[in-house]
Amino acid sequence: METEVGVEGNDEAKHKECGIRKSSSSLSSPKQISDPVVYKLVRVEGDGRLVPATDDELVEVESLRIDDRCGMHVVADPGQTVGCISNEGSSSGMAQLKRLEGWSQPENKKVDPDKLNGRLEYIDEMLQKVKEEERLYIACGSPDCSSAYVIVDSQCSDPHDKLLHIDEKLQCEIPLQEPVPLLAPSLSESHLNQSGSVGECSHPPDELVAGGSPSSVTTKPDFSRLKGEICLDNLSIKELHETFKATFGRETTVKDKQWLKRRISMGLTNSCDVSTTSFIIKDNKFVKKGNEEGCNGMYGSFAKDPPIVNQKGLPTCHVGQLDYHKVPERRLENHNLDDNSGSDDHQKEQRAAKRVRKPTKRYIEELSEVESKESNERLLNLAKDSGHDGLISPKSHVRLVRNVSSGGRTVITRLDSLGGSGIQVPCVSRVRRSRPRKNFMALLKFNPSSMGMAAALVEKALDDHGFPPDDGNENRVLKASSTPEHVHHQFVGVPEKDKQFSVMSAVGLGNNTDLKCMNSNEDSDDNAVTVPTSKGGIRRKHHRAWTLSEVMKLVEGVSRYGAGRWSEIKRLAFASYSYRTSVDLKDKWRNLLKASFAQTPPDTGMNSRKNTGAMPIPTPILLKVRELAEMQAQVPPNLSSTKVAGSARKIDVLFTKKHGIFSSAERKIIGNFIIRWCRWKAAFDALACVVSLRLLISIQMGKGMGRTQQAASSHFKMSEIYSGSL
DNA sequence: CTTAGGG
DNA sequence: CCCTAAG
Repeated sequence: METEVGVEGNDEAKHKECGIRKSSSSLSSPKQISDPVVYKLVRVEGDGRLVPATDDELVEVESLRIDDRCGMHVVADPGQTVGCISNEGSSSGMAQLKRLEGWSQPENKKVDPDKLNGRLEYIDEMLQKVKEEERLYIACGSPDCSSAYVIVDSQCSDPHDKLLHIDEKLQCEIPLQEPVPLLAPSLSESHLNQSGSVGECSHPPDELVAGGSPSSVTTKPDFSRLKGEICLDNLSIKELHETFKATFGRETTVKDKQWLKRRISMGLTNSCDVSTTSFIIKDNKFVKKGNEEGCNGMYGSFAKDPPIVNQKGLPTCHVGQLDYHKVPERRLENHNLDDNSGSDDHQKEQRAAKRVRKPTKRYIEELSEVESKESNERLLNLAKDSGHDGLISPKSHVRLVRNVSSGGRTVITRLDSLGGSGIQVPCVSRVRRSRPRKNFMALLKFNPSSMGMAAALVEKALDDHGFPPDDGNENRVLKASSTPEHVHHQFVGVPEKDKQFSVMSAVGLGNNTDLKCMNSNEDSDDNAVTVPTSKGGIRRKHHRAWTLSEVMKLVEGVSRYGAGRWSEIKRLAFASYSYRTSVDLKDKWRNLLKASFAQTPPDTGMNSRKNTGAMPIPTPILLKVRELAEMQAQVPPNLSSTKVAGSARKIDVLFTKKHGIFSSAERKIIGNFIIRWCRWKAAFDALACVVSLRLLISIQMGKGMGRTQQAASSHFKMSEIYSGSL
């Protein structure tokens, strides 16, 4: 039989419609080969007309059937793998065409090399165009056009215009003309059929043959063997695997024949639910096997499956036009249930096939981050309108499904149409990430506009009367407020941005280090600056600059109660600073220690640098800190060591040849001295030890003391020596 | 809970 | 400032 790919076709009328000049097949080589594929080379005239590209209009190719065994797969899933088609098709297509050159030359001896080269160039160009077209199709999201039209387009001067033109044609053509070889799935089916070597299937409609896709060009579509039926039933597991791969572009390990058939069917019908394990393509329509009703038959068969509902609205025969996104979630869910009998692998495959994946934690968080504001507002609305059936703005595309409080976190799951799957995407509402806000009223102080009038008044009264601003402050305010809920709502309603803003201004104001001012600002723990943590998370930093008076209080507290008694100092000296925890005091003291010991050279480096940011700590205070620290023997170990090391280094420098202050002769003397001194010191230490031990022994033995012993006893309390406390 | 210490 | 181990 003869299969022509390209513009040659049996259905002349159709090709005329497509604006393709029909060329006579009589120009085929007289030498009829068993299975020739005839290429007709055309070029595009300025007016878009197609004319023979070369004098020798066609090239015959024999036995391109190799490709059957080469495993050229045509991928059916239009949205996903058209690019794949073009790649495979084109590259190996070129290979084919080049082989074709070598092959055809002996056949067409008259062809001169130049012409042949030119032709090949043209083919190359054509293939490029095909690629381009396919990209276009992908971009346009119109996978419902057949490759046949693609290749036709590729021969047009302006691909895009032509594309549209043909698309239009296609649309009006479909209802008029039953045999439309335009369904991408059908084409791929053909390939599937051939690669699956299902020769048993019935005869292909001629119209199908007319279609030439880039892949057809290269894979030698053996349409003759396509009988117009897709008989997945007849395929072996291996073949089904092949088919699966061709359909979805990936491998599968599933051994379940039923499942494979179902998956393939679904893939070929654009992920529609196909419960049939066998269907046929009859007159280029999907028809359930044994059903001659055409499209209706197919849809009818689908309709037998309870979950399927929306097929009837689709343009008949336009299987490829099924819109993923319009597919009701219900159906997909149901499908899931249907196939639950399968293995884990099945589920995996299913999920992948639907291209739906459970969102990652990070995705959820980021999504929530973006929508948190929105969600909070919506939540508020929900709460407010809870009596009115929770009216949600119709604009809202997210449907809150439930709202669970788990571990202090508000977890909202929303129904998101993620790939139309109806998967519930948890939406973490980040109400508060760090420790619970101790006093949200403080916030209101910085945001008078959002503070209830009553609260404001109470606040002012409290301030004016000099109430000690202690921990109970906010409670009083709340109690005094006649409408606490109202206040609360207003607080929650403050958008995060505003909060931040007010906080910022508050920080600016609070920089004035007056203690009274601090007191009035106290309890605002919302000097919140988010800082990235090493783990990539974000935490809120409750930073509050230490004021001088606080530092002084701390120093005083340490001197009075001792370092380490932080809770005591907190309780007694910082009773009015609710925002300073004992840990804060401890941390601050640690910093003070560091500063005090680091400040050996005053007025340099450290100090000036400190001026830029926080308030510089006056030297007297630092001296006091140092004094206290030395008194309490708390020299920061790391600091002391580094300090000693630094000093040693400085001293070393004095002895160096280059920067030192000694001549080489002096250095020699010094060196000798140091060596001797060290020896001497060691000797002295040993002697002292001996003397001490001697003394101890004589005392212990109650013997009379010599002169050394007497001298020693005048310096030491014998009881102490004896008791070992020295 | 408090303290100490690392980060 | 945050976190956590240890008492």
